[in-house]
Amino acid sequence: MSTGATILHADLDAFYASVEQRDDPRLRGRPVIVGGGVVLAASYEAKARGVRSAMGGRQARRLCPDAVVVPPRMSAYTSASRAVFEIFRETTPLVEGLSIDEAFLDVGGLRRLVGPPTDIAVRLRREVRERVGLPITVGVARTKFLAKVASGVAKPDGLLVVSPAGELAFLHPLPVERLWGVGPVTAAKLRERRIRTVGQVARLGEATLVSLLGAGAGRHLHALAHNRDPRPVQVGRRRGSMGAQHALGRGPYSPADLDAILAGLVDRVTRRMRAARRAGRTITLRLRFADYTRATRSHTVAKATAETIPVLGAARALLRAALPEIDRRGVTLIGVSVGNLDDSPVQPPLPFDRDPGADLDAAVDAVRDRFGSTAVTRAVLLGRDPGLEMPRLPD
DNA sequence: TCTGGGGTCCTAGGACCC
DNA sequence: TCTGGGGTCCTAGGACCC
Repeated sequence: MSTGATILHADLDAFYASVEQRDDPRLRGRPVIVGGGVVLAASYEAKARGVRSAMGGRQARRLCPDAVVVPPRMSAYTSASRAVFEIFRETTPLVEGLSIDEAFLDVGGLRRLVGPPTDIAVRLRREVRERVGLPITVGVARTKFLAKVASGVAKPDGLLVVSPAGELAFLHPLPVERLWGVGPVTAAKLRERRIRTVGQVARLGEATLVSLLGAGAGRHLHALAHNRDPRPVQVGRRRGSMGAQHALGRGPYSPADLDAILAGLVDRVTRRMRAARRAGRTITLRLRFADYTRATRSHTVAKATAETIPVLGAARALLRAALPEIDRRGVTLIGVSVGNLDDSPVQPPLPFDRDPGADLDAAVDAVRDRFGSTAVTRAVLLGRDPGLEMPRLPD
């Protein structure tokens, strides 16, 4: 039995930064940081100097003063991602996308037709390099989990095959932080017990792990440490929620400011929902306070919708209820998401001109025409454009 | 190190139903 | 006077991922 299901985890390296280096030869070989206020992506030259994604821009520049900082070009990343996923789907129909830059591919059934997984992985990396011009790392293993760990170890621009016979020998010496699903909190709990490697986790016993981490996380981690991961590659998974959020600078913000920001966020989310032909029932207001603690408030409506006005109505009621707390604690982020998205594969299109949110859409377009796409966010969100009629907070 | 924007999954209590 | 068991949905919080 040499052909178990065999899984590739393909992961583009420093994706946004690599696209920038591809498109501007002057950036090649140099440390590149994408994003300004916060690092969205860092090239490996920048990572070598300690720059990490999600790091504050000031700190990143201190660590790496000669880095080239470029603003993100989302449309370039989206089209690069499409091109790479096309190569994935040419390789096998069994593709499960995880994010804009990574996916699982089940190539277990291709052995007799195309060749062994290692050959497929080599060819895939070459295709992506030649046709899209980007470096990609591939991990190959019998399970999703192991393939993902393998690509993490092999980065950047690498290929690592974990043979079925060598799985535990590969897994057990690794530090626990390498495990998919072990973050800072779990790692700290384990470190308290002097547990640093996957092998040490495997010797713990499920009951101990459950008492340490809770039932779900404990059982999950126990299974992974023993290399049990039966999850199949799933094609055509759909998002369960869509959201938008906006970090706020120093306040104070009046209720009307917050309401205008909320309206802008709702508009953004519902536009994307309509474009994707999705509708949802649960509206969630996301808040971050001045002390960086977070809270959510949600409300579920009876009928799924992607229209601006009903979603805004629900979001606004949640905001109104939260105003006293915002007043006490200060607010540094507002977000809106719509969950419980319809699972029906065909969502009837919502004609734009019959959309009750059309007036708001038109207002946003008008401001965009006048201010350009970067200014539009602040102008619309803050309702500072005198010609724009922003909805008012009821009561 | 003063921390963006987009998501996923899990837990737990309470309401409600049979 | 004491007091079932199972299931689903909703809300809120938290850990984690890229």
